[in-house]
Amino acid sequence: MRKPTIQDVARLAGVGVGTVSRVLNNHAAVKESTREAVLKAMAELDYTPNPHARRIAGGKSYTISVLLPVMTTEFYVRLLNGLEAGFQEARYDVAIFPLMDKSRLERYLGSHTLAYQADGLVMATYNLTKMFNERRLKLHQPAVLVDAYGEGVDCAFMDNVAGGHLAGEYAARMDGPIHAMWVETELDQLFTTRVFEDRRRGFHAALTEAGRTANLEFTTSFDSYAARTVAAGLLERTTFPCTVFASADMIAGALLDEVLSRGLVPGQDVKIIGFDDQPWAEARGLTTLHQPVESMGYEAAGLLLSRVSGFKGAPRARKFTPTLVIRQTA
Amino acid sequence: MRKPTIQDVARLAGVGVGTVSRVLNNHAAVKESTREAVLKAMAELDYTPNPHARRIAGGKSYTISVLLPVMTTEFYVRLLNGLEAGFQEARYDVAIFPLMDKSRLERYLGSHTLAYQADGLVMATYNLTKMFNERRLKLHQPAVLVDAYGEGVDCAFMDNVAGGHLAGEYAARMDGPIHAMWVETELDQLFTTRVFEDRRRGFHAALTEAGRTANLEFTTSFDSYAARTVAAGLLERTTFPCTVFASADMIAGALLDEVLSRGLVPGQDVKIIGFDDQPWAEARGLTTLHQPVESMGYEAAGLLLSRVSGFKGAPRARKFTPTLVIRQTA
DNA sequence: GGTTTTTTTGGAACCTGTTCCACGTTACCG
DNA sequence: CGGTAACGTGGAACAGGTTCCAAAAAAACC
Repeated sequence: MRKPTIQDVARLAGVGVGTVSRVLNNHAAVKESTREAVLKAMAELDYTPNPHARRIAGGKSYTISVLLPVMTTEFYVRLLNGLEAGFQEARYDVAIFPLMDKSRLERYLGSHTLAYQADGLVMATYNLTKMFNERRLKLHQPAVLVDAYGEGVDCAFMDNVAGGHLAGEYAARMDGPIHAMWVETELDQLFTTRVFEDRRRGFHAALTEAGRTANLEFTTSFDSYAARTVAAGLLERTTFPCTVFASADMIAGALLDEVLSRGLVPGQDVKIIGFDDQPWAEARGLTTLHQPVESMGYEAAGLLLSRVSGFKGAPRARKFTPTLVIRQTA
Repeated sequence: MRKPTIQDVARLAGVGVGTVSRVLNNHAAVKESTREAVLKAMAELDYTPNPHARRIAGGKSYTISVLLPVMTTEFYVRLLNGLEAGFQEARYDVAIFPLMDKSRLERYLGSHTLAYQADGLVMATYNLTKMFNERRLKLHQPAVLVDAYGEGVDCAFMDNVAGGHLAGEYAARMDGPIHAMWVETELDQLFTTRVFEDRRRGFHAALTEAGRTANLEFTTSFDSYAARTVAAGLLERTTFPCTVFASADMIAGALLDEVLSRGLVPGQDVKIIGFDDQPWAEARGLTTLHQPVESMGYEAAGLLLSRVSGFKGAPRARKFTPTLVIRQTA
């Protein structure tokens, strides 16, 4: 049995194919009663439109490429969910292109066949527009940066400075020394991200404004095992009570483990502030900064879609601010 | 100026559209002279076929979904290169679906709209066929496993047991104690991979066959920082000369760093055998096991393509064996 | 050279949506 | 109640390939 087509739907609903198409695309004016009849026919036939036919008839690919750094983080899952939600609403497909290293990027830039023929381009975390400029490759489709900032291009990003600042303000009100654990991003030199640098800047600024300074500061790689070792070192050297800003929840989690294993009381002996609000943060009572990641992705999708449909205005930058979620650890 | 179409090519080459299509698809009999004329016309017009038109006319999506665990490893870059090479030859597009965690998998399984409508499915590293069975979801397209083994489905995988065995054989011939550094894979419980377990099995088997046993065995997380700490512990406890099988090059690299920083001589005081043959392994003189990853990907693509075009035979399993590359460290 | 067979080729029909024009309806006006 | 504007709708034309059949060209055979 063949997949039902728009013709079948039209016949069953007793309307023309044009009308069915209009219903599919929420186009202009379709009388409510016919609209319903069409939808009913669709449901009855279990009709789903053929995306390829649409692409050829419309002369567009209705596809957006997403250049995504490969990292197994909650952050990217949420980001992708936000992006996909936005694009799906507009009936756009998302083609994910994982950027695993420089060679993958070269491949992307070189291939004129792949995702390259999308109607728009999302670049996550890394601002690769300079790459395009350097190689004198014109981006022949609109682009948007998400989780990154760049001049002359639409972008939606998290205000990590503000997030760090919130952490600093809160920490400054606590008794005892204030410490921090930072993350060393040992990424490819091509790929540099200022996320942690920004969090640090905001944090320090807030402390300074409050007339305080950070006591101990440690740096760890982005790995729970390594973080735990570093956390142990910190706990050896501090006095209690103390407050620690762990600049990512993963780090905060490792610190929390270490605190508990030493019989110390989190939120009392050691106050911990994380960053990210991972799904497990609530269960563990971690005070942390929640980032509206899905909203950021969704907004980025909106920005790009407006360009795709012809918007010509000046580049827009949308800033998203984390919020401090206070739980038991601080 | 419009993109050239197959019509334009046909006109310029002085042939019919059917002939151009036949040339595009390497179809049956086209006289060599006309073939060349058509190719020349294509080059002249800088013609590239519209993939969407093809999909709709052919009634197939000419797309393969690749379910890929998200890890920033050379291994996956190479695997993807192999897969893409195979599929591109057959003019199939590759849609990558990153499996970042369980929720992403759920999303994939749930969405009947996404990559789900591909002509075939590649599952890398994880055998998810059971997931499909459990949920009584029929896979309505052919599937192939790559870097994993499963009953009743085509697969292409690396023989990690054989690789470990090669390392063991070689180590057994060395003087002094034999040590090993294993990797703890702290993955989601859903995602279990037997790679390191297999390497260990093969290694132990070879030692036993040679009448030897492993002396010290350490486990580390998959992180260079952590590995370096563990390596230091190992070097504290061993006598020299010794031989260490580091079951991944990243671990071997950390060990090598530690060996050098202690003024020991690699390949003399400490013999090191890695696994993976990362791009930097040659420059650092690391003896290691080279895996034909690209070939594995390419072969997987071939297996799947044969199914897509109707092959009905019994499931095929293709095993790829690593080779020992002897350099200066052992 | 004529006939049969095989190879090669042209092109109409088709795949499934979108778009747009022209026509039919309805609503509102004086 | 006729006229006009606004609304809603049908359907032909079209997008750019593939496929298949009939016909042309070439090769093989007697």
